Amino acid sequence: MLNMTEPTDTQVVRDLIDRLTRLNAAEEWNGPLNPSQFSALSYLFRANRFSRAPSHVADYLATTRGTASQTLKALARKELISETRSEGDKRSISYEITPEGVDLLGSATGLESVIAALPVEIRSSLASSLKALVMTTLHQRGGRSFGICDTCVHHEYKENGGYCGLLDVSLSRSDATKICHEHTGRQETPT
Amino acid sequence: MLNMTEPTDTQVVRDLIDRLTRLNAAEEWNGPLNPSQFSALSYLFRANRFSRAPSHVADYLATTRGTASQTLKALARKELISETRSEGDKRSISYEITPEGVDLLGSATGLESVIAALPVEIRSSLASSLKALVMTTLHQRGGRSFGICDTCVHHEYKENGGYCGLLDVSLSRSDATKICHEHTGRQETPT
DNA sequence: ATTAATAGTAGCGAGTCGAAACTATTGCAA
DNA sequence: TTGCAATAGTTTCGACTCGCTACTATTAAT
Repeated sequence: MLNMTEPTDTQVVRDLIDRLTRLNAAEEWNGPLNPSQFSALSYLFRANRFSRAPSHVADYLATTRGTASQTLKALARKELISETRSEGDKRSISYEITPEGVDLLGSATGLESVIAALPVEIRSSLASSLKALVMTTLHQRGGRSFGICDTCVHHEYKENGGYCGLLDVSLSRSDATKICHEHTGRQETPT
Repeated sequence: MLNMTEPTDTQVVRDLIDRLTRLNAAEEWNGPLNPSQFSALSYLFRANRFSRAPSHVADYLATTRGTASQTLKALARKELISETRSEGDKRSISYEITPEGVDLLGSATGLESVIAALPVEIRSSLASSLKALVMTTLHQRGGRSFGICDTCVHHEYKENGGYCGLLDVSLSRSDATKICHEHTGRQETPT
């Protein structure tokens, strides 16, 4: 039911998120990458070596494998990522971000500088509210959380790094501090 | 400067906004309208009669007149909005949302229900934080705020509605409670 | 009466979007 | 072991967005 005269806080928040996104997207469009390419590149930078396949990117970006494939090919054409065929399963592919790709991510976006200008406590409360929003949405559509590897139920700290009990492999510090598509949160039902 | 091991709150907030948007967009894509069309339709519903031209939509959505024109034509083809040539300035056009368009907006989106599920105080703090983010971004790129008509410096309350000192016209209650492209906030420099 | 500004549109090329059809592998079971 | 199903990734399609440039019509300014 739409209220004509007094928009609810819910609608206001919805509209603000929408508008903020459009403003940010408009800024990204007059950079070297479009918003999708930028998101994919950023994900690849933050994902560990088990999580850089087209299907993982598709899952994270909430799109299809077909679309993700296109976006990744475009990034590869621009030499920002490179394709590596897996030696185990010959069907799968892993993308690696190139130094050029890392450089491109280095410069802070406009949105980042605006967020950085917020007071610390506002920023951290914003982070937790948005996290709740993302988690609930994810739960509704049955998507994976894609959390940081070493906060996962399957992760164990070892002498020289970590170990993943699910994939049964040792983890470098670099992989353990990055996003993993298999991530499962620790306290699942805190309530 | 990118920190490899510990992402800052700023980056976290940036990524969460990005992800939330992608999740929401993915949901909108398997509805009858794509995200841009949905945003344009929603704007048209909330804008007063002085603010429904293609150029206003373009400005609000942070895109170009060309793109906005295309989006509006697509909505008109679907009979969700109707085009009215102005009798004054023969160059300008005003779009009006049809009953079918209003119906379509009536059903709450997934994002809206997730926001609605948040505790009240979180929701209102989220509204004010996001508002600050939007306002700062808008200020940086020199865009208009597009606020509600009767909160504008040019608005005066009258017996049977309102009056706009800038355009020198009487305002119905309906127009005065909607978004205006000429909106100028009251306390401009509160600091 | 020119000239300049403004409102809106058309067309271009790159790219996204979902969907469906299509390889090439890999896994499983009879 | 043969046969089939599941999986990983790609390609193509049509509709659309995006910035951009070029264009028409109208209105304003000199």
